[in-house]
Amino acid sequence: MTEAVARPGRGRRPSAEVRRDVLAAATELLLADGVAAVTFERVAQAAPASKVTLYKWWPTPGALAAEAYFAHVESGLRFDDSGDLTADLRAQLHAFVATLTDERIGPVIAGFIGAAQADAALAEAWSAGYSLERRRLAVERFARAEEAGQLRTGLDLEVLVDQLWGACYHRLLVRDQPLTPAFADAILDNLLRGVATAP
Amino acid sequence: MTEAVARPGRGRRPSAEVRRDVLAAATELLLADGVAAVTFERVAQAAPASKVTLYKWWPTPGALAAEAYFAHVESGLRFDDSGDLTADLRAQLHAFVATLTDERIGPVIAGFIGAAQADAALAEAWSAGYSLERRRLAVERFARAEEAGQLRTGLDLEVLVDQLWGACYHRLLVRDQPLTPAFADAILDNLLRGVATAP
DNA sequence: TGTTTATATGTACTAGTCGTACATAAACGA
DNA sequence: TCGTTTATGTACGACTAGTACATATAAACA
Repeated sequence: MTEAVARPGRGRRPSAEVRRDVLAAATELLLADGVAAVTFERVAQAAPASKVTLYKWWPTPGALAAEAYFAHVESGLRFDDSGDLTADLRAQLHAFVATLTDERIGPVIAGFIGAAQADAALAEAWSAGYSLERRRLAVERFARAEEAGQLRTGLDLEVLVDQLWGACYHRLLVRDQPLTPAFADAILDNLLRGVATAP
Repeated sequence: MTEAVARPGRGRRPSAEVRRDVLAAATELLLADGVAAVTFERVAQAAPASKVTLYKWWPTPGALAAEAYFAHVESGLRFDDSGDLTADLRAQLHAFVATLTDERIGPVIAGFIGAAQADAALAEAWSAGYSLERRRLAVERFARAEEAGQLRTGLDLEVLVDQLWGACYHRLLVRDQPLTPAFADAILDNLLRGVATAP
């Protein structure tokens, strides 16, 4: 795609048009070759756009890649509440594992979190555009479960997110053990019921 | 440090000497400026050693950085068994949180896991030289607890590692929530006792 | 409608890095 | 002692992050 319509060349192009072309080119590079492939050089060449323009709009290639990704996946974010906490969490975690193990999307997400360790602008973009919102939805669901008496009171609900979704991220990022639906079931069962024998 | 003793120049140096100098230079760069600072160019200049030599011994700068790090920290790996599972885990997790939040070491570990997402040789080195061994020690401690009747039977003990240490890594890598000793206590209590109300 | 301003553009740099090729010289092993 | 191994210096080419400068045009304003 990215048909580079022959243009006169020099001078100003409509901002919206440039933005659209740049994000499209970045998305293509991202999905084809991963986060590392999204460089200002390559995006500028593919868009086509001037490298100087990219530097003005995005602080780092990582931040551009993140915005392109968010615009591409376009949310569809849902956390259903059927009243059955276990079933709802199970559905969410299975969908999450399916996403992380998708051979197209999994490496992209791992790449983002990885690159964010050396790119503060990307880390900020990832939190603002991805992780914080997902965390919020989960915590809200936990809060309703707490009100319904399905969770112990006095828990820090944020912590539960790290023990479920965080555990999945761990298997994604450090690949010592497989990330499977069975793993999702196990972490859920462990956390809800506890693993210690009654004292 | 890294006194570059004036040498005749060209020709072969003793392998052990070169290795030592290279690892020392890599360690210095690593601790001073992070994983990203460990490039073959800079290490070769600081060691001093030839870039070609580095390429022969290490597949990527990340793999060199990992070996330098392992040689530097030199283990001291312990997982005490006092018979009290909760106390032992609490001690381990508090020490782990202290390590991850250490302003010198935390960024290094995050940098390694981050860089490993784009460097298969580093990922392999990290598993072989760091994460697998720690995982094994934890699982062994869990197995003894299971034998002692402190854990439910039939658990996948590997999963527990992800719900405890993995949860900490999650807070290290995606900094949406603080990583504190209180967090360590919370994940431990949640997992051992369970968070659901009795059915 | 005409003018100004904001901004995208092409070109051309500097500096750093990866990865490799080639010939040479010193350490190592037999 | 002598041949082999291996580290060395030098020099490439390709890619990337950033930046400087002059120029042309879209967008906004009079």
